[in-house]
Amino acid sequence: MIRFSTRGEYGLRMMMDLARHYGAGPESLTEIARHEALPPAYLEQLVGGLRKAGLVNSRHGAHGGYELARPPAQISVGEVMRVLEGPISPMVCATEGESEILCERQTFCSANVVWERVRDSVAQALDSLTMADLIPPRESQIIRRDHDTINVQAVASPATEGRKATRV
Amino acid sequence: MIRFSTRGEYGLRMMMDLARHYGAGPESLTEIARHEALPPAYLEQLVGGLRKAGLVNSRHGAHGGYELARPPAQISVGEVMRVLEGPISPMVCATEGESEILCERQTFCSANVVWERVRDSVAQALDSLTMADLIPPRESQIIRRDHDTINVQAVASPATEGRKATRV
DNA sequence: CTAATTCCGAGTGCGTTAGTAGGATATAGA
DNA sequence: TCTATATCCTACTAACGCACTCGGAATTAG
Repeated sequence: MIRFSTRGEYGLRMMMDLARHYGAGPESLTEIARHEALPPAYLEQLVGGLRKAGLVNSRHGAHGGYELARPPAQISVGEVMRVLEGPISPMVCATEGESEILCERQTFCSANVVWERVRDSVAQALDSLTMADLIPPRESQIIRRDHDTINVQAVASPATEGRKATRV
Repeated sequence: MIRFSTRGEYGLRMMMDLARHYGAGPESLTEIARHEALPPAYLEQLVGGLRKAGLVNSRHGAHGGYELARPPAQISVGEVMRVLEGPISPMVCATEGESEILCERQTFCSANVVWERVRDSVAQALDSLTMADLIPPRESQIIRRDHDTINVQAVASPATEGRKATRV
């Protein structure tokens, strides 16, 4: 129940790839698609929306490609997901940003509080993460411990907990 | 994005109707459907699952119908929604109760923490509400204020906030 | 006996999802 | 200038899931 579509998944993974590549010039769709093993033509569709939303910049022609418009720490996951999947809306009558009454029962329908709660907690979950939280910090890729090389994901997870407030 | 289907909506509204009727004997599907303005034949499908899950009891034949198997305060919204819509799973690779690896990227895919966060916060939102929180308390229906009769929904909303801890 | 019910499985139309296909435009490097 | 590599844009489509409906069997109160 209550599942994201592949738009959100693929799109977020694409953004993560761009975040890892941030600062190193534009990255082409072909590269991204190969890194993430995703259909390039489909990603093209998704990246169009991200560009229009001002989350990525593009460069035409040979050696062109895409790059994040802002540093990873200044792009929240919520922002990305809203562009890819639209407003958070566990039920039509509880859509983010919509004030219109769509159902004549809405005013007295107590089920509404359920959808609103879910909506707000999903929003909270997504808005409290930035792209930077999702990618392994640069340093960690060369850090070693006494017994073994640290694997990237082991470092990344705690980082998502101990993050500071976003100031976008 | 991330929307519940009508199964969840209709099913929950049906349960709410049963909760309001709790203690007054079985209620037939025809009645429920009329109260909530929902297609009876579709509700039939949904109530089947709720019965198998032990959330409602049924009585065959004339003057038969359905009733909650437990008092409203002892049925959480999460329990109801999981029966109607399946396990909470914003993404296949982050399904409640599933430990199986479905994607070879799962172990190192940092997008996973996003889906898990969303999953857990949805679960929290649903599990912290009981059916009793969704229906206006009995007393309120006869309470009057100095200027006017209190309407039921006005009483119901604050009640959902000031609830005590569930002990299921 | 009859009317009102639950119970069960199969079937169906429609909208959304997850893509593909094709072509126009822009740019770096030879 | 030419070519290869890109973005950009719109249209198309196959498959799937959702939201139901339908028909009929079994059960029970009056």
